[in-house]
Amino acid sequence: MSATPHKTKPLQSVVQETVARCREVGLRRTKALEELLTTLLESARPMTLAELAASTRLADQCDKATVFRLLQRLVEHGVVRRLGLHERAAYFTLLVPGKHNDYLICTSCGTIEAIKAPCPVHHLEDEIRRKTGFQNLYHELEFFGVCPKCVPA
Amino acid sequence: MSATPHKTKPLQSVVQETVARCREVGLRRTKALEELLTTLLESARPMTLAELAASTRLADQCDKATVFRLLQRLVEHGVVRRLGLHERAAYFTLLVPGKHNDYLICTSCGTIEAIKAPCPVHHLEDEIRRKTGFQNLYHELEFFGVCPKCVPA
DNA sequence: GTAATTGCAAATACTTTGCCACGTA
DNA sequence: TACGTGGCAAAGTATTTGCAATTAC
Repeated sequence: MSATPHKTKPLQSVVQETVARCREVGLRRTKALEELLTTLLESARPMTLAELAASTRLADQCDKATVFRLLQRLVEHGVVRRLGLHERAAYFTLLVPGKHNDYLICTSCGTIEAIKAPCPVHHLEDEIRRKTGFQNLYHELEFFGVCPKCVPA
Repeated sequence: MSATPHKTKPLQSVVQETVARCREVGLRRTKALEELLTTLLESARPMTLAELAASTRLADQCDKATVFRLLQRLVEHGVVRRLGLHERAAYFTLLVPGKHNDYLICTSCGTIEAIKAPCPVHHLEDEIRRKTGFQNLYHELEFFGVCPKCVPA
């Protein structure tokens, strides 16, 4: 339709699609919602509540409590996922249909990067779903270690 | 040597082996150390600091801060691993050489159980180690879902 | 004897809630 | 107008630390 790069959908269109998903489950279209979704989508990695609340798009936009409650609603409706990632603070990531990420985390400097390799867990996940009867099954896979930069010479 | 069940090593001997490992890295043999290791070993699943401090073996034995610092030292020396497991509180599990566990967790009732199936991630882990140069690499794999008991009829 | 370990109390860190004002539908 | 949202401030929960007393080696 338009001059979009052929590999990636333009950011704004994904944001609007996601807003639409939110509207369908009964959430209202607010400035804070759009900014939050955009911020999450722009980020290559999961972010903490503190990071989100302090980010450019949200800092003057709204209170930390607002971001918290917004995230809460989004998690509840399956638009955002809350991750552990070993830190004291929780991390949040946008669930874009068809996109799945596992992470590689440096236990020394805390850097988080998404792993590109295909996730080898889906088969086991199907098996568990079948054998245990768990519903809404999903997994979280993280690799921890000390990255080259942090390894002492 | 003695009348040990042939499948599983007797608990006390594993505890003593672990205490020995601790001694080697410079930790002192204290009552709290032995009780903590025994408690972790007896538990089929990871435990939180609060659970550990309140457990039968430790409740009257020592302060929560002591358990905390003990766990801290054990993690530092690779005897215990700290896990995220999606809750607000951190979970701890004893690292017994040759034993590895992934977990299946009910997001509704919080039940945690170890998965028996062989972990399908080791190959990817080796690949990451090779390609990225990360040191001390390990992974954490958890499945989340709603267990049959918690699924509304 | 000396350094590691412990208890108790106090300080942090991050999350969560109450209550009333406000904006979207 | 009505109900979902937002701001501000206060309360909660889990973790972490200071310091003097104790214990293992």
